[in-house]
Amino acid sequence: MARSRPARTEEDRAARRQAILDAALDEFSERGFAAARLEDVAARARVAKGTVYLYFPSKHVLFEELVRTAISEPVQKLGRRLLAPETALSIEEVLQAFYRWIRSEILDTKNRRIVHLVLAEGARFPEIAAFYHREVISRGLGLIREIASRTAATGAARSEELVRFPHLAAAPAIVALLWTSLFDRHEPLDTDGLFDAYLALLTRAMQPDEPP
Amino acid sequence: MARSRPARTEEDRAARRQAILDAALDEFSERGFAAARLEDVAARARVAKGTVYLYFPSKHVLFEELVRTAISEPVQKLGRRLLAPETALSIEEVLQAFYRWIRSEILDTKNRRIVHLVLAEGARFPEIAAFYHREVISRGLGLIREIASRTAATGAARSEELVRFPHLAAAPAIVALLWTSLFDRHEPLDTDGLFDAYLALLTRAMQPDEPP
Amino acid sequence: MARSRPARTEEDRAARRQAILDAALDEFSERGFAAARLEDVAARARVAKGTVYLYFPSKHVLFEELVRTAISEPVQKLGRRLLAPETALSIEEVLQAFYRWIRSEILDTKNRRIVHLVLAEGARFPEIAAFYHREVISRGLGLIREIASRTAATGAARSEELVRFPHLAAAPAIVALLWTSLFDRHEPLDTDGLFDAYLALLTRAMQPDEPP
Amino acid sequence: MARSRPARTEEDRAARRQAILDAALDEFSERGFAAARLEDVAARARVAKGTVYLYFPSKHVLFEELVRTAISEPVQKLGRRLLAPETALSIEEVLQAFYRWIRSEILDTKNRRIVHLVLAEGARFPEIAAFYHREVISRGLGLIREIASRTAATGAARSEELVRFPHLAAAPAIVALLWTSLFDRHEPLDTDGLFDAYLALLTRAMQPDEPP
DNA sequence: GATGAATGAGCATTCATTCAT
DNA sequence: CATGAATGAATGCTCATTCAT
Repeated sequence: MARSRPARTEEDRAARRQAILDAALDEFSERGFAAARLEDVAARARVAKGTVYLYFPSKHVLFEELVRTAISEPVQKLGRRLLAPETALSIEEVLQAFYRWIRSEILDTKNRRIVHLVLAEGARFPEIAAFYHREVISRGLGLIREIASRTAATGAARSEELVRFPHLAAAPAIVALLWTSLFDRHEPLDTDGLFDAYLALLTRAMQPDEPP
Repeated sequence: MARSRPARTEEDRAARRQAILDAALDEFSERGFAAARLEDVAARARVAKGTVYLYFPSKHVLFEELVRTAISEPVQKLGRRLLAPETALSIEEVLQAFYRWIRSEILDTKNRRIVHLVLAEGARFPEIAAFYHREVISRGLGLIREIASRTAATGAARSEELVRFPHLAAAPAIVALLWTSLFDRHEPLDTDGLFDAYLALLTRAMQPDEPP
Repeated sequence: MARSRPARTEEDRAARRQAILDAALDEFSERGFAAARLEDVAARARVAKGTVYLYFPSKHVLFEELVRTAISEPVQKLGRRLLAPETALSIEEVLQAFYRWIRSEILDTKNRRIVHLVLAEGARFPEIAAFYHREVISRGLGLIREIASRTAATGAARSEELVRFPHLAAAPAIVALLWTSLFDRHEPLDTDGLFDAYLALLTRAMQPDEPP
Repeated sequence: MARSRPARTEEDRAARRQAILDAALDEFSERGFAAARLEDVAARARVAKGTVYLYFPSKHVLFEELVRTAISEPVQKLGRRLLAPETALSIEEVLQAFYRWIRSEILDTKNRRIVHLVLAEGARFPEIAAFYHREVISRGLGLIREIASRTAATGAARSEELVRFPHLAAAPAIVALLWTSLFDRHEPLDTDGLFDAYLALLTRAMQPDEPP
């Protein structure tokens, strides 16, 4: 096989590193961590097996880096968008934006497979689970809780359950993600419909008590 | 090592088979399918490696039998309970019973790990996914939809979203299950509180429109 | 499975022993010694795996007994027939009888597979090879040599080569046997034609020099 | 263990491949296909177990390659020698050359063990048997038949039996080969004497009828 | 840096042999 | 005696990792 051009610049190295991460995502999500073969990762990234070890010290670390780096950026973007001080969105609007973001940044991208990997393998990768809890979950739930809290304070909506369990806002997203991976071939799921229906339920549920 | 007493009767065989399945559940859920070692399964079941093969022809089949048999029975029990004709439960009562069942039959038992295995490995075991969709998911969603449908018909509650997406009833259960496996050590989840909060939301959301 | 009737009489035991030997021949000649499974031998003999060990102490010994016992009897019969003092056969007649015997007692019976087993596995079973050399080969070659010798002495035929190399009389039989096992499906061999042709050659070759 | 120098060039690879084939021949002919251990092959070739799999995808294929490649070349050489148009050899001379070739290229080399492997295991390797029939046997018999045919046509010798059954020319070679493997330790065989005796017989048998 | 040949620990599976029933 | 469940050593094959080129 042709020998790849040595990656002399920082940019070259970053590009090659990314190629390996991309390939790794494909292989890990197709086969799972244990069954994925580093040789296949290398082949998919168009590098030699040994080259992978120039960028990642082990299969384990490669996996960790993969799930660690892929999600951080989208989550930060979301935070900036939803918490921007100038935006005075209602909680329904926030949730709608949240589901739209889930759809466009997670479900419809390779990030869906990253999240699925975390759900599937996280229990065996304590650092991954910790990282996800800290960087993604905590942060995401915090966002929801923050909005729900503000809303409840103004009396604009009965969002007290979401304050205590912001997880509930994420629940349909989890369902959509898992369904897509597991059952879509047997019974396709209308993800948007699901989100809309859930939003409709929440909206009615959060209706403030009518004034006398 | 001491030789196990030969399992001559049908009962003995069933017991040993079950011991192997139990051990397999432990190993598979601790390590995942690919990384689990049949030798460890055997050791945990207190039999020799070769004995496992007297009961299951391969690791693959052992895994499939494991997830296939463990869940069927509880699901059927649930169906009988919820659809018993004499019971005229409101949808809120049904959901409450459902969450209680989830709690006692899934979350608090080894079945939790079985379901997690399905979520984690199902994508690589098409037959498992198909089986689960057919025997567990379809059936479960059918139950919910049936109740929601009856309820909507009587006008007793606005359950039309649950008719279209009974998945939503299961969503918090999925969240609770995954959370338990992944993040409980970092931030314990009050599962009952979660279910209660969700029920409260649903109850308000399904409030029928007040008559004029 | 039904438990076989215990073999109480000597006859019973002999019959069961023979059933196992028959089954062993089938399995060993289909798969070779190493690849043959004792479990299959037992199944074919309609006994349990453990029963085989009541009759033969190991797979090795079973194989040795098999090839040891099967051939002895036919060879002794042949000897009695060919060397019967009253028969004053010419060497051509003896050879013809020999090939007929080869045909009917070896090539057309299960003995063919025994001999093939010896040819194939003998090198790894020194005792088998020794036994065969002593009981079958030596004896057979001795017979031929004896006849050839007598014949040469009378001047009835130029059989001196067969005296020194009685192996040559057996050569076409070996060829026929191997061909049947290996190449018959690709190009069937007319065994009788082969023997006849060889006999014709030998007959002409042994023609005594014409008297002046 | 010392790591073998990586075989980067085509030549290096061919050499290592050959080392493995040589080791495989040793192991297979000592133990038979089923009982030979790939680990021993590797050790004998001074490589690690895994290395064997870089050159041959399975034990089966290793065996097939072994018997496939070893014989072809000598057979082709023989064909070129015997059928060279300029050589106008008598059939006796051809047979003599043939036996000399058998001796120097088969019986006295590792090829003897290859042929014995084919005779022993061929029945379980249909492709091997087919290959041998096609490339070696058919071709060899064709050569003999061709010469015998030419000879018969000129009336120079009565070789009609060899035309119909060229197998007969090969018979003593088969006998010599098997004897060497099985019985030589008990009763050494004078292979050259055997061939000479056979040639003497054939020569007399093929004597053309004396003209009146 | 990049390569990919070499390594050998690791694991699923088989099967001769044992022995409790 | 007969059985066949149980055993565990043995072996083909894989693949993460190393390192000579």
